[in-house]
Amino acid sequence: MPSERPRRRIPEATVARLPVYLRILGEQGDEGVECVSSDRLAELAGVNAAKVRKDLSYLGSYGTRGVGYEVAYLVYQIRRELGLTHDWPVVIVGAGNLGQALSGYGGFGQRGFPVVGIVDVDPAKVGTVLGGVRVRPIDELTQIVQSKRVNIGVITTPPGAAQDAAERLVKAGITSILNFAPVVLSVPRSVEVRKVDLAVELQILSFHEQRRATVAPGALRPVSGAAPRRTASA
Amino acid sequence: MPSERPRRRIPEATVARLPVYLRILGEQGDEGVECVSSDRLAELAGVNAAKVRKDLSYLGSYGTRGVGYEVAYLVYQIRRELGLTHDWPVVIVGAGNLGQALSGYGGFGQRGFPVVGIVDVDPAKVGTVLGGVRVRPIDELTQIVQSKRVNIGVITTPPGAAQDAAERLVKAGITSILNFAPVVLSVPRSVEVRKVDLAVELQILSFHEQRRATVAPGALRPVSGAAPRRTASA
DNA sequence: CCCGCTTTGTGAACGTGTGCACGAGCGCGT
DNA sequence: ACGCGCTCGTGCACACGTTCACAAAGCGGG
Repeated sequence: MPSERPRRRIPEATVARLPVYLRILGEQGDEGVECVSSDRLAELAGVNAAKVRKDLSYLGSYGTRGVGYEVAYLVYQIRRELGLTHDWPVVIVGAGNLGQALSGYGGFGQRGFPVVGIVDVDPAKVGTVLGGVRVRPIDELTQIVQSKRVNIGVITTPPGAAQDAAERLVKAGITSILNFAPVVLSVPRSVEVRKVDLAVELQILSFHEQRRATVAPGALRPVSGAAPRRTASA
Repeated sequence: MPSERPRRRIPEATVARLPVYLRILGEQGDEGVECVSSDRLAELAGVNAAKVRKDLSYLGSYGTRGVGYEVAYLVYQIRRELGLTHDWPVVIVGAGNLGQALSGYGGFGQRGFPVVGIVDVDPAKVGTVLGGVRVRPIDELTQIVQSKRVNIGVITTPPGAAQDAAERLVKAGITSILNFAPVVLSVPRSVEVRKVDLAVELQILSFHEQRRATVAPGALRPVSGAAPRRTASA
């Protein structure tokens, strides 16, 4: 029995890829595949095979040389490493467009992150039901967080309200925040913040589009027929 | 007149931060601030001051020693570098929860990315109006892309439909894709893809939560009072 | 006009991440 | 039982990104 503990610190870059491997392995498992090689997994994940092996080696030596990785076992190990052996309930602050969409999107709960509460400052929004959860006033945030043992908060407020939302979440006892507002949050060092900024993503795409235009001055898109060769990509 | 051209290749990490600087500079400008130092900008952006200076130095020498950076001029330079001197119209494929939220979210158009079209395969969704744009059948995608000169497509379909959506976008002439579906897209090398995967973000937070729990076995959260000291963070 | 204060711009050191290439180990067929 | 082919695990070199530390350069005051 390999009760080997992952001594090594896992690099952030690897942590960010493990969820991708996990999803793919889950799909393979559903299709009845019992074993995958690093080459196959790399192809499906759109990355280098050596990277896959190195990433997985941080979890321990769970592959079999000459054969590959047993899907079910690997899924179990990755889930354990990511802390997905139990659900992580989340609260959403901000019942605007995005907050509504996220709570309505069932994929959240399916992947182990059930939305157990949505709060908003706007009394007009309180009481409406989104994806099976009733919107509640923001004063009840602390009560929700503590009664449901919530560690993760999601901010989907307008920019101006985001810092206040973060402070309320922290005060309520939250230790991780996923921030959709285009604002740099100021929180205690002990709280982990990740941000998702759609405008930033689009501006990065814009940069590459613009560069393409200036480097190759073939101004007008060729609007050529179908896609030529294709490659796996992020 | 410093008609200096940015000879140097700009690192990806820098490109990803420029939009943040740009937003902050815009806010400062609105508040009447005319000049900022790298220290101040770093504080507002939650990064290291040296990083700010190095990032900005890739654009050219646009600061004044002993003084700082002129806000308006720097805004102009960053916008130019990011290709934001004109609007980039976008099309959205998938009028589900998220697609609706994105088109309803006005901040898109405000930041130079007007949504000029939404398409869906579901006839039931076609015809409804979201954020001022009518949902149209997916067959009209190519026509929209070409008549409106669209370069950027956004995929907000369910996972199973994402690859098809990508292929249709590519065929229509799109060269950049922002993908919200939890799927690795296969596209020609010439097409730039960025992905935003909410489940991945949550799983990364989960990893750190779990690690926290195993390293410091103080199991129960102290639920201490207010936030102690705070630091700028991402 | 010169001096000292401030802040930029950047070389150099360090740390993190990537990819190659190859040894080590496993299974299978004979 | 043995060798052969396959795939994992990893040392190493390289590229990328971050941070430090300091010289160069502008501004203001006397």
